[in-house]
Amino acid sequence: MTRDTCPVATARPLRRDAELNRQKIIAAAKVVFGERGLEATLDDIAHYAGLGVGTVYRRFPSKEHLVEALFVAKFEEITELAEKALTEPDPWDGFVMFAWKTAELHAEDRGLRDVMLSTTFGQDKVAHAKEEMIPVCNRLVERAQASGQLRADVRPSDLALLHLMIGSVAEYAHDVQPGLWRRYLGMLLDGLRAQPGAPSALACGPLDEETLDVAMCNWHPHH
Amino acid sequence: MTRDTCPVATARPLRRDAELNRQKIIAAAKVVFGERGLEATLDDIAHYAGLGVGTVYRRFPSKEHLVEALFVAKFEEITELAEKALTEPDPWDGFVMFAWKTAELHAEDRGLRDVMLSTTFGQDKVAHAKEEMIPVCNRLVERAQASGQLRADVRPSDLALLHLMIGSVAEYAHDVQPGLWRRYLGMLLDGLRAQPGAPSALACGPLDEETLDVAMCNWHPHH
DNA sequence: GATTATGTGGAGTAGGTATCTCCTCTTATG
DNA sequence: CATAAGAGGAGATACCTACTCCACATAATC
Repeated sequence: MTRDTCPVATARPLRRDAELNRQKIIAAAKVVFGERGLEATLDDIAHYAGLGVGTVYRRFPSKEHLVEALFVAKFEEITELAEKALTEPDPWDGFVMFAWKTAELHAEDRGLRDVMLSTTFGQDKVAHAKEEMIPVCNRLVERAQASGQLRADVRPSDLALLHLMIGSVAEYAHDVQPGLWRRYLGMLLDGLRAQPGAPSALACGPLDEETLDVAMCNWHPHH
Repeated sequence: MTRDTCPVATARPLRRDAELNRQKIIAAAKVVFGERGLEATLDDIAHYAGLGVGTVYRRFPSKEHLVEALFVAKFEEITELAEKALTEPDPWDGFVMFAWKTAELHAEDRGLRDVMLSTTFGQDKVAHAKEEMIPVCNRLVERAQASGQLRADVRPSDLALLHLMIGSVAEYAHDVQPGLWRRYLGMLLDGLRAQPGAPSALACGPLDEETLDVAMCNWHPHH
């Protein structure tokens, strides 16, 4: 079943054209997974890359291999983001900055949401990269709570659910108002403050009635 | 509530066993659509009802007919809920009460979410029932804003997106902590106050790390 | 520039799923 | 008892997706 060409233990380098095609596949996968999520097929990606299906399957024996190649790097990027947020002088600012940046990544990349919130995609390496993120996020939450700015009953797992909610808005409104998620992240963050002041200005206007209608027409839950 | 929605105008009444089976189908559809959403097939419903597929298809020529029979009544129920919320003495209490009750309906019934937020299920009658809801919801929002309790930049469409977010949490955590959505609705409502006080107590504890892991394993985005 | 290892394209296969029909058998009703 | 109405469920049809196979093309090597 699984033939040769596992990215591991390649003694011999790829032929020049093959290496070029490999890059094309990865670039195409970023776009296609990003737009349509992990439900996209390797056939779709091959077509988008202007290559034959067989080419993709020889380079990446299964979707899993491709997912791994793409998302381990992404998770490392997020961990770095959290570390950077920890160096922010104000703990609340650091927390909020991290929330906005990661939400943006989720909104831009539907595939990230699938991989982040499910265990059905990616195996060992992805799982490991995910675990690396956890302690850093924990510290980010604890620090913002210790400073009395983040409400005390928040837990790190709330970040995951926050991304779930924001991701669902981003997906829903993607075609009609791609930034709509900012509106609701703003509201949610207001709801996370330990000592709320006046509501903060929302970063995006609402959907008007017709636009909501269009979004409803475009939305086909599941598949 | 669902009696008069037979596809063909009733010239002759159904045979006794046929009428009984019709009820069984509707009861089964409520359960199955409620648990698995509108992606469930009429075959699934037939099996759950202990009937043959043909029986279901004779009574409801298509999924649409069945959906209509179920959800027009549900929407009318929601409209009544909104009207009742309008009679609440305190406008904010009325708004919040409506949000909790409707969120509960969404959390209990995955099918409702599909029909409410998409136009791909149900046709004229469902669309009409949906439109009936709009002006009442508008008044509910306006009233809470006029009293200075709901932030002024909220729009009625925000209710739809709120239900999208809450529904996605309810679905995600359904098997591990069915009430989790209450936690996030609480946070969101805190974020909707024009003059927030101290954060309100959350109606549900967070997901702990292992439970989140289980939820991640159970979640298969799309299909 | 001939030879060969390597890579490519995409039709095709296998296997799954969903909707809905058809026809035989069963049952309520007058 | 007669018979019209209903029940059941295999299976026709029409998808979809993952993955393979091999005749043909191309890079690398000599």
